[in-house]
Amino acid sequence: MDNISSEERLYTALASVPIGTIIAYGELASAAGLPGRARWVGRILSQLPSDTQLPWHRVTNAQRRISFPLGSDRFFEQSARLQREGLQISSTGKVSLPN
DNA sequence: GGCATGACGCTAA
DNA sequence: TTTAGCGCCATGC
Repeated sequence: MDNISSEERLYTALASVPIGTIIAYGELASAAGLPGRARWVGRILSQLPSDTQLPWHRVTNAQRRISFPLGSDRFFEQSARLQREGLQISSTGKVSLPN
């Protein structure tokens, strides 16, 4: 399965995302060499172990919104991490730069 | 093989 | 800004 090499590219691209920056699923997919496979990226991230070192919290959808239901544990965790990196989260879950 | 589901994306209204 | 519809692909039943 050549998907494995693509996964490695995905992990590399994700690890290369600077602090205080967010990237969309589609962008990550393109960076991994699989343009248009945003759902594939989401599926991979959903299977990441809890002890991962990857900045999965810097990944949002194309609308710069956290792709978790408001009020869910995952939503709070991601928003907390992003805020810790200097980003601002609106009440609707949209991520914006403080700049 | 068919159908439903999901950490998605885009366009239209 | 939100909702709805359609397209897309991987998985599981």
